[in-house]
Amino acid sequence: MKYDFSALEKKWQARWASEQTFASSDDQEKPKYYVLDMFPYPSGSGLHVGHLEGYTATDIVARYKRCRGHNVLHPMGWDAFGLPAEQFAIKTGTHPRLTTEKNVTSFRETLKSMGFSYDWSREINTTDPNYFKWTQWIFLKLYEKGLAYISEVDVNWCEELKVVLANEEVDEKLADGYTVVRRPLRQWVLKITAYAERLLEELDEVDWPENVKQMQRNWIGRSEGVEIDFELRCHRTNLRVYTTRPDTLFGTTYLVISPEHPMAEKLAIAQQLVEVKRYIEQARLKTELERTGLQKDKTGVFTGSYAINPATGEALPVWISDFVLTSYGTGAIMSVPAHDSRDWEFAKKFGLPIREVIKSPHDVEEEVFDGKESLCVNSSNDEISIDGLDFKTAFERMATWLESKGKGKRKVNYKLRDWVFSRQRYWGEPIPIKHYDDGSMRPETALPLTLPEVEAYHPTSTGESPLANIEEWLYGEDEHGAFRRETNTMPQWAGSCWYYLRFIDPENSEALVDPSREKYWMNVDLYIGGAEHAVLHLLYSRFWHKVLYDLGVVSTKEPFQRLFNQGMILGEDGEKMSKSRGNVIPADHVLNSYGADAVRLYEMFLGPLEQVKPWNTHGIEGISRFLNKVWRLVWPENAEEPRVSDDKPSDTLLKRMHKAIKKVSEDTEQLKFNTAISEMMVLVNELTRAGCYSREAVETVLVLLSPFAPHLAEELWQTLGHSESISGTAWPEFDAKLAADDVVTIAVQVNGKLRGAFEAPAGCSKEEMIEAARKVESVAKFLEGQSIVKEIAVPGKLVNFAVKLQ
RNA sequence: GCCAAAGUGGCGGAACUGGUAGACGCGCUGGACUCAAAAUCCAGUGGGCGCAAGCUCGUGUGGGUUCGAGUCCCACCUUUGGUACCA
Repeated sequence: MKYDFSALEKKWQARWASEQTFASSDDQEKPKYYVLDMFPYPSGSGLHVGHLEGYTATDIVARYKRCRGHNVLHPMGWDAFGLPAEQFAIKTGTHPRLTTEKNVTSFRETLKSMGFSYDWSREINTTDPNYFKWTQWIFLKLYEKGLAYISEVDVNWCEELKVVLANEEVDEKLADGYTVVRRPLRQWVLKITAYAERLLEELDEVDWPENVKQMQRNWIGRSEGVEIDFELRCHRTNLRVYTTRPDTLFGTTYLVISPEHPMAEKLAIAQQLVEVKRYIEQARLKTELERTGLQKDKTGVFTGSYAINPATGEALPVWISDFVLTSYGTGAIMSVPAHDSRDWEFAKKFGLPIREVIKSPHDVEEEVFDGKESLCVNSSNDEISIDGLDFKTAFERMATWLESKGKGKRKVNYKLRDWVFSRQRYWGEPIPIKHYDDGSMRPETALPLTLPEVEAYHPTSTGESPLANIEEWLYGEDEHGAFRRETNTMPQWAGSCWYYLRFIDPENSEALVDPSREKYWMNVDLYIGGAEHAVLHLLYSRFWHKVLYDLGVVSTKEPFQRLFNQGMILGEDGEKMSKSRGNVIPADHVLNSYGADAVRLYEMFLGPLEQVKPWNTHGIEGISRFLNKVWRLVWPENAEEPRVSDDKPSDTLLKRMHKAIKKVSEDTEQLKFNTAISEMMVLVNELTRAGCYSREAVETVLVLLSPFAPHLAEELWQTLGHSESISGTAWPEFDAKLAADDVVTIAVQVNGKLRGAFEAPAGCSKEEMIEAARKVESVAKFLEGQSIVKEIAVPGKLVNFAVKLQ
């Protein structure tokens, strides 16, 4: 019998589907394991081999855990709202629902043909009203808690697309040739900043890659500083600045406020007013990119006003510059040019004084010194001196002094901003809010609030979504009076913020998730996906989860216990796969040529899961050969009947087998699939070479292999007479005694250079090793006539003689 | 600029807490089988010197610690990812 992968795959995929082999039970007696993929956006271009990497990894873990006796939850669904389907609708008039359905069908087929053991009965789709009913429900909870509010926000407005772009989308759109401008717009905003501290602190509780945690920490950007009030000359109000370096207050030589600062125009004295107005206007016209991007050259304008340095009593000029951000701190800063590179540049450009207050290794007129590991100088007045103090002490001393004088207050700031949550699009979850004629707002309680059918998908020219054109949908009346519906929809992130909860209880019409099921399944034990979601998706998701935790909907503080980022698979040219480069390896193509088992195995054999690595189509042939070898363990070349013997494997092979069980188990737990596969190859090579057809050995191979190459394993398992699926078989245990070597090779070095080796029993003592090592012929000649200074023996490893050269 | 990770044969990559560098696979070379090919099997495969035994060099570069360094420390170079005036 020949190994016919395509027939096998069809057969077993059909069997798994009809027998519901991988349906998770809600039997709460068994230990659970929840293993989740970042669910995909079903795009029109289909899946390529890169997409399958993470899915293969989770599937191996899911199958492995089932063999280990766990009740496994391994679901799949679709993050199906989103711009591409909407753009296609605008161009062609095709309803995004149809595009989405078509793409979902194609994605599902590809995933099924990979033999992934998803519980398809739990499939969800974020565009399904039964799903987004609960997305809307969560939004209303946020609204009730005051975590969703309306605000006029300066947004990135794309002229051509008539939509607001996220900051992270701007570059991409500009690269595509669109125009993006800043424009204030009425937006729904979620108060994620209220959770900044918890989002930061509770990172310590999860088992995530350190770099992802670090990225989130940077994104949240907590800083400790002081808000200091500077008295203004000729004005009754104070100017409040935020600084993390109160220790440099004595070195402050001027202040800068942002162009949008409420005091900006008021501070301009008559002679400066025209210039100030012009500067503010110019800043307004610049896009975010122009202001924060590569434009390093500092610009600014003097207001003509002065403020008093509370430490020195000096009058400091107040400037306006767009390098100061309105949305961070107080929108105003104290400039210490000697010890801040931006202030230094600005001071140099506009001829402002530079004063050293931190002992610097060089002249601060020539170069800025922004180190913290030096001591304060020139920093004293009648009341306080911080001269000679280090950063931490000086910080505390100044902060306390300022607070006691009522001139300042310690303050923690975050870079994290509130989350602009509305989009002017059709293809998203409608925001379930009604606006009444009297200006009040009320939630729509009849959920789901579904999308109406529309004729055209273009946004309105005013920037409202196409929903604003559908009068029947838009206007209504209830006991509170006539209302107009909110026309904004939610961003694509919304649906993916909580989908992992719905998999637990996808059909529930009474609740988002049943509490007892939630308690059993949460949290997600292993979450695998691309590193591109390290910040946004994972941060938004954690935010919603914490809100749900406060509401008592979920029982865990964090949603994802263990996170793992798979590395990208590059094209054969070593470049990122992309249509424009023409180096995309479509999944269906390799599936047809080599079969699901070979693709699965090869994806994992390529290298460590977390690493970026190029695809090489030739390499997969080695995997095909391996699978054929496994096949021939049961079906020798040209055999009509399978061959299997009930003899015990030889001692050598038995040892090999137990070593393999150990290595494959340990590597699988640690997601080191490449070395697990290599170990299986070693075992199969030895069995083949020895002509071993022992049932014990072959069945062990099949169970070890079953998470990786499930179709082949199932088929041969059946050939060997089993009627039950191999997926329910218990994972083999290794015998520690057999997995250990009883004869080891000891290397012998002289002065660290390898000179020979000998065989020794495993428990051999150091003295015996040294004795034996001396006698090794190739070693003896190097010891001849030399004086041995030191003898080192590492049990089971090596002996090293340190000799003095004569 | 800053933060993080990584540099090992022709290629993808192995190497436990410092202990025989190159497992496994691709590719390549030679051989067996065959009319021939495919498939399969066997042997070899880091560089240099040597008929050979063997010697010697070798894990980005330069130093260091150690009996012993791919692994630890210092400096540098390169690549990738993240971030970008956050005071």
